[in-house]
Amino acid sequence: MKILHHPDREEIHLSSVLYALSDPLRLHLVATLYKEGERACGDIEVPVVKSTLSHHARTLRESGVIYVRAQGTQRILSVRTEDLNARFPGLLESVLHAYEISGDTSEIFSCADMKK
Amino acid sequence: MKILHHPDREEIHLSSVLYALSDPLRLHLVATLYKEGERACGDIEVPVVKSTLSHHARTLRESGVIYVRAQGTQRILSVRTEDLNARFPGLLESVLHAYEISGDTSEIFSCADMKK
DNA sequence: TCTGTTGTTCGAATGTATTCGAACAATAGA
DNA sequence: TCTATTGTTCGAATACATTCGAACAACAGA
Repeated sequence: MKILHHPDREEIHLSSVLYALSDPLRLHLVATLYKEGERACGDIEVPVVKSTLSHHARTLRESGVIYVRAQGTQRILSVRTEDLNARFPGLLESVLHAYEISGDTSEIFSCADMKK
Repeated sequence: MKILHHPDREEIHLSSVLYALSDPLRLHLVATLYKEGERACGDIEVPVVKSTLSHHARTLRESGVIYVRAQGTQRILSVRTEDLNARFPGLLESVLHAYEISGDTSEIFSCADMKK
């Protein structure tokens, strides 16, 4: 099993975190993990194929937002809540709260922005 | 003078705001405006030419992060603090606080990530 | 009206993101 | 060992971002 790189707490950069969270699908992913706890990739309902989901999970992992561990053939994803709160106090909470009240929580499942 | 479009408060989207703030130069810009109040483009020290600055200001304006008004030949930029706080309570403050304590505040002036 | 200042827009060059399907790898379980 | 499950990596297609310089537009002030 190949080792998955996770940045150390001090190596987590604000710009990278904001960028990682700026994609609606990734934000949905993080909100789901935050609310419902750790999850395997396959157990999260997203409107993309698995290779795309894997790509987004990688972006989130490399930015320091999520932790990924192997369990059999599965990859268990979880939010690095403690690390993020230590590095950027209040940030995660305010972003996810903003997400909940924003009304954009179903955005990724809509057809409004489909290709013409 | 051409009118500059600003999204209404309700039209401000979290993903767009996070994306706008995920660029180190734009984040520096917003932090400066937030700390020191409104500013003309030319009065902000940034390591890019004016056309690039104009592009970033546009990105911030269209995402709803800043307000731009004309004053003579100048464009006065300011953070839409009230609108952002109303739409996403605590978000702006936690992002800018995170920025201040992150140690990345001089990132955009460094040569570490110059082209090889 | 002429000139300098301040920004915007355009075009081009370069780089990066997003998405998919196909091929691959690792593991669990029969 | 064989097979099905789960996810990663690769290659290709497409789209978008970033940056610069040049040309342009709007305005202030002489």
